[in-house]
Amino acid sequence: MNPARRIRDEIAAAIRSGEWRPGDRVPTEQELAARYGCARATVSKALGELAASGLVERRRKAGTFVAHPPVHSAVMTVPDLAELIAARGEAYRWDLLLADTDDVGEASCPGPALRIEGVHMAADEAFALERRFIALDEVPEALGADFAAEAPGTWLLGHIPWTQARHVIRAVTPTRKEAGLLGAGAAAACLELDRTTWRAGRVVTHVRQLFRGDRFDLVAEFNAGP
Amino acid sequence: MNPARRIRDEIAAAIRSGEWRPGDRVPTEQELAARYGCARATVSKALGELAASGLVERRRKAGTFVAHPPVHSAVMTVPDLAELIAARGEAYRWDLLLADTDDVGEASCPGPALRIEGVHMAADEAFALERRFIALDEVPEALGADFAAEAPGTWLLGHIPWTQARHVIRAVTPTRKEAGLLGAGAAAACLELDRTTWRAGRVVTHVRQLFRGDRFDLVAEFNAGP
DNA sequence: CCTCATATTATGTCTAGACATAATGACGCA
DNA sequence: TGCGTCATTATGTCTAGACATAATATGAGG
Repeated sequence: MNPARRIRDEIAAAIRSGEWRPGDRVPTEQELAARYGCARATVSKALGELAASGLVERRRKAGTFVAHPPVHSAVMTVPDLAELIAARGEAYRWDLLLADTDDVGEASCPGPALRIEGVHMAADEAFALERRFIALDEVPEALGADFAAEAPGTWLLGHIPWTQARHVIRAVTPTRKEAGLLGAGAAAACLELDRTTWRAGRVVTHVRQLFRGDRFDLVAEFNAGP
Repeated sequence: MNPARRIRDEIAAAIRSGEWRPGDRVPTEQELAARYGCARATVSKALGELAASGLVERRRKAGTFVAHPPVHSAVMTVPDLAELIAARGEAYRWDLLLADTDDVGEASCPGPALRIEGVHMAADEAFALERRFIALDEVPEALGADFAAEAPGTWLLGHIPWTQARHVIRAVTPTRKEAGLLGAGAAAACLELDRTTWRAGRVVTHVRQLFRGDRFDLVAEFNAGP
């Protein structure tokens, strides 16, 4: 086993097991180098990785300490709906309801935009409603895309490189129209997912998705360390 | 500026701006070392950090490539309710409804457990319902804690070191009893947050929190890179 | 044309040493 | 006692070189 990996994993295990508690002092690089019989740079790399993953905190002169866990954070994965539905073994379909560039005055997506509305279908039943704005200044190719054939999210995935995003999740009661589109049992509670996507500080797209509460839930996980 | 940091930041900027697209080849360590006038180890460290943050992908012999963005992932922060309510400028209070160790047969939290139910209050109105199980094998000190004075989540934060967690978020319609506890406007839609927490592979606690949909939403952000 | 062995190559890891930097604690002075 | 200064110390960063490793590309043989 690599010395660096071994040091990293042994310290991570000691922290995760609770043996070393938040605030505890980690031995100095010199001590660890002597203990493991390797160069200080190797220890430094191992501790650097632990620090990058948030498990320890390093302060010059003071030393290295077991970090205090983040209050509560977790990595949420928002799956591509086509994949999610396919993974359930149901047939996926995207039904376009509306696509225009007129009258699109959306605060969350300034400038000329394309508005698209449609329904994600699973096994011929509505799974989610979607209303999306695409900034035409950022993605002019969107005008040439066929959003009747392909859901705009799927299309964008292949056309937009690295972006930043902000998701807001809330529970809402659907309007009568929304309830009608989502199907009979939808009157109850729906999960609303609002996602705004930026590239280089400018909004690329904004999407609001509405899910039937009884058919969809989001999962987020937190696993500390490397 | 540090050479390593500079290389890292310049490459990250090129990727985030879209100049270098997913799949593009990044120059070899040797080329970058020559270009920046530094040792290969320095370039290697910079690229290693970019790889750790997911922005590039490295393959032996093949080289380094701009990574394909994750389908959709984001870091969700679940704030401590006491802090969240205080940040809104409202008075926070925890009302304990029930705490017992009998009849606690919860699949998500096997073994002897402590069951706690209560309400998080903001400005004398119900903000969230909470039902929690604490595994007594893992946290025996919980028996000695005063959960009338302090919310169990807050107490646990100070007593449990590093853990893993899994959150499930869904929209639900509250039962009549729940709607009554949450207040008048609650009949509509509620956000349910189910969190299971492990340490060293064993469940430490399981909590279900129910929020009024019109009063609470979750935020998750994704920012690629270092 | 296909398959398998081999050479090449880019990353992965490590060393020993050097100098930089920042924070701490001790010391001396008022 | 209080305060400023300075030496100490642990981390931060870098270098030049070495060897390991794995995956690709190449070429030989079938």
